[in-house]
Amino acid sequence: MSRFQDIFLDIESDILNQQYKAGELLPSENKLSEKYNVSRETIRKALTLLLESGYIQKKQGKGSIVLDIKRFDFPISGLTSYKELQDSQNINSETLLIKNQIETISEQIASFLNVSKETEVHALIRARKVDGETVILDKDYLLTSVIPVLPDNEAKKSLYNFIEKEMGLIIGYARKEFVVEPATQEDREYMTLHGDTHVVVTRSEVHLEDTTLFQYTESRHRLDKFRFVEFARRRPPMDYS
Amino acid sequence: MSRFQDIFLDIESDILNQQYKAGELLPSENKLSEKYNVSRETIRKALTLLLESGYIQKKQGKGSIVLDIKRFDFPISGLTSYKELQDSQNINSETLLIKNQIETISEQIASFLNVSKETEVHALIRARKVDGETVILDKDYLLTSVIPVLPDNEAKKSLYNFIEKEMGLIIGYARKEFVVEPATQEDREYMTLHGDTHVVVTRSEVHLEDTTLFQYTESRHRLDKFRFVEFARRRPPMDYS
DNA sequence: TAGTGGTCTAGACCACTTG
DNA sequence: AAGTGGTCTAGACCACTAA
Repeated sequence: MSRFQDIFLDIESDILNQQYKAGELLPSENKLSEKYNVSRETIRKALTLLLESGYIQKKQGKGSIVLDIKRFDFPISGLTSYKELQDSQNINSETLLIKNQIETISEQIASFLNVSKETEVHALIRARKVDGETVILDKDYLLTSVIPVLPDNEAKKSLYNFIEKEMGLIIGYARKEFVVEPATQEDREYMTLHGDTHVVVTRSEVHLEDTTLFQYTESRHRLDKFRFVEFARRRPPMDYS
Repeated sequence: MSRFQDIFLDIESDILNQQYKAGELLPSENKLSEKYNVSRETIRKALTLLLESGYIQKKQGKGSIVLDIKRFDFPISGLTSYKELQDSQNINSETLLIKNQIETISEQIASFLNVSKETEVHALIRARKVDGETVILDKDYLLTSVIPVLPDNEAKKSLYNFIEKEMGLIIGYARKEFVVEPATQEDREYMTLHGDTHVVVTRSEVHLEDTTLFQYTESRHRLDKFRFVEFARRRPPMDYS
């Protein structure tokens, strides 16, 4: 772990523990570089991480202000998986493995991913049950060229844990899309919809660090169980002149 | 404008113009620092911006790979306003100003924003019409302590343009939430809902650069007209030990 | 082994805020 | 005027990739 990441984690925990309170200023960059015995640029890299995570706001000539973080936010953003969320939020829930078999990819998904439709994938369907009701249906397609085998018991637990810890692969980035669509026959079959006509659909195409595409995911949420929160910084509009 | 931002824009336009093609490597950081006559760290700051915008993926020992950007994505992310989106996407649309008056804030919003309910705001309602149908209803509340006057003709154009260009204020960051909720009486009154029972609601609390809260926004979208796209990089899950 | 990106330094100058 | 963050440098060493 690099020094600036350690410092980021250290300051983060100081903010979470209220050692540094919301509305107050952090020590100046010079003070922090003395405290941690590193150069100022290294401190600045740590502060950049805090800035991007929404912990602080910097102001030239003034200092770094600690922001008021609302802890109960639901950060789907930043590629965090369902299992990780569950662990961090203590949701009383259960996963049902409905399907886990090898198939060739469907026409529709092949065109979305821009790959040949002879591509072989693990096709996975999992239902997420909360308080006895199935409120999320996850459909995953993982390229067998990257993930040769996918045991049922791993699929039922955390996919990302299996991929990263067991397979040693490193996930890089994803493009995600959120839309609302009419519920399908399949949605009605597996989910507890109470007569809802629509579901929220999030589609992602996930790539490894070396840019290899390896997963397509469709996550279908019951309307009342979907919530997405993000922290956004202003970026000046593009100049389309 | 700082040097690294100039370089970011320059390389960005080279990627968009296909001078650097998707799948290829950018010149190395050393080459780029010669080309632009700056130090390597300055090049690295420019590349960090490209990385965060989803233009490139870096790999140690290898280089910086240009990613395949899909241009028709709809970047609500990053605090871009409706008017700016419209400009950049050529949507055939029109804005109706339904309300623009000064009020004291409602109980509900006061508690959401954590301010006193005697706070005075400009209460603003605007309908966004596309191809003759009202598909978005924007409700804005701007603190009069920050924005003393808000002319109708400015409200009808771009709020952000007025705030940034006319008032000289700098917008800093926002916390945004996306949920699906039952349509209200007001939604049915102003929007063309075709019998939909729900709408997508995005709520934001927007702060200035100096952390002053100045705006609360609720944007209500017809289900079939809502789409949100984001580019996300993997961040290891928090350690809640 | 040569070339790449990842990290870090010690110092410099600038722009901005506050007294 | 003193202190803050914003930018930039020239050089160093490390970890990784590919030939």
